[in-house]
Amino acid sequence: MLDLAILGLLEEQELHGYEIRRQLRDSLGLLANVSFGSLYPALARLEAAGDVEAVDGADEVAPTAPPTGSLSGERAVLRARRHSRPRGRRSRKAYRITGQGRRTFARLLAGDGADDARSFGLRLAFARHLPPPARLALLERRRAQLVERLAEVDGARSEATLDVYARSVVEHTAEGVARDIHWLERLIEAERKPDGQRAAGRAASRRESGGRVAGRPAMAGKGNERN
Amino acid sequence: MLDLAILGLLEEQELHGYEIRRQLRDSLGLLANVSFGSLYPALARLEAAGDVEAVDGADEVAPTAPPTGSLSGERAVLRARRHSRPRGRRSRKAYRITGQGRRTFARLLAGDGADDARSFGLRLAFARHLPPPARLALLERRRAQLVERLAEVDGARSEATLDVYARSVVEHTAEGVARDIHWLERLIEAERKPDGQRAAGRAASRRESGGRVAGRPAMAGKGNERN
DNA sequence: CGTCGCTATATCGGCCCGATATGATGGACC
DNA sequence: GGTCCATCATATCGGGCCGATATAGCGACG
Repeated sequence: MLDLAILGLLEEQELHGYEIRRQLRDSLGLLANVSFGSLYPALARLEAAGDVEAVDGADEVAPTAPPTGSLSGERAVLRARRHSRPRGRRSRKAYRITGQGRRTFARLLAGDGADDARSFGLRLAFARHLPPPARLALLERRRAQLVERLAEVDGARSEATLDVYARSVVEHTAEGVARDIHWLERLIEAERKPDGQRAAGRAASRRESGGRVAGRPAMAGKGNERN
Repeated sequence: MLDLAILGLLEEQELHGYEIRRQLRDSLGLLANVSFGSLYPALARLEAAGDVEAVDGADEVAPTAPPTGSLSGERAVLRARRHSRPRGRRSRKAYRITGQGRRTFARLLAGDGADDARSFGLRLAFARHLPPPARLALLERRRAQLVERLAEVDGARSEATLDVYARSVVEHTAEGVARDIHWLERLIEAERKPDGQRAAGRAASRRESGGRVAGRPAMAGKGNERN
């Protein structure tokens, strides 16, 4: 699971461990808050397997530092002259993905394996690396799994005798799954109609203020699935 | 995390491992789908710690494992038990919670520790074993955690450049957290108004008659171990 | 008569996490 | 100017959970 995230980030640039964690936390947010206790072993694992290789580049550009060109820049230059290591706190180990690593990434991304919420979220977050049919398959596979699990629970839910608290937890969880299914179905529908912007589209998706999520008026509360 | 679930179920009746898993899956549903690979080690752990004890027999007061000292003797006992229970199955090992186990359960339930979604759901599902102030504290603690995490993410979300898929995942996850917060606030409100007030402190659990677990029915006074 | 399916317990390897240690650097405080 | 703290950065360790697998008893199906 971590392997997928790491390789996905390294697909675009070489990074060191600390920065991988930062990007995962900042951009993927709540989905992937990875701990160092799993990150560094995962990197060592991937390196041993030949999916990534360490590059001793202390000179790669810091990805989140926009060139403001002001005092900090000059100070950085001075520090570089003195210590011959720009922005380097401690010795960093940057990693680069290998050819084999790219194949591993593709395999993990399309993997048929069981996906929990985390794994699926990660796969979908990297879905731009998938060919469109595989994207659709990923979405529909996940939807089928959720539908099945929800059906199982709905069967048992009617006969169980639970107190207020347990019932609230169960209901809330089930509603969450139903909401996930709804979300997946919207994604599937959007995926089926070719919209013009896709493939490389990082420039196309920038200005998308028409917002599907932020200010949605009312969510068609048709299904009152409380039994 | 599993310890809480196991002790919570054993608070009401003695059960064997397979049945614990069944009840967890059927009643708690999507929240707690526990695997055997963690359940049986957890039971062994709890037994070694003295929080539960094994009762052999599962429906009668069969003397617990007479230490004859010879393996053949114990095998004979097993064979005899098999003959007395001709209905299918394999030899089962039922567990009963101990007094120390009840204290452990109370400690885990009110535990200040960090709670992820699973742990919190489990705690809330057993919230009837908590005194009302602790219930409220549990809800508000969780709510505060979610609010904080959502705020962190909302800050980083505005500046990140993500493609359509990653953005959709992040938005959906954030909405899920917002929905959880909403749910918690409804629960907090419901908890604050005393309304019917059917269960101030003691009569919260109604169990059907015939429970042999109630060996000592005279639970006079407040059995609430304060944390 | 084999084998499938269900109940039931148990172990193993692997992954992930939280806690902790270590080390280097720079800014804040006084 | 020295001390303390925060941040960046890598790494290890113990422990918990999971999926896969092994074992075992028994009823039912064909």
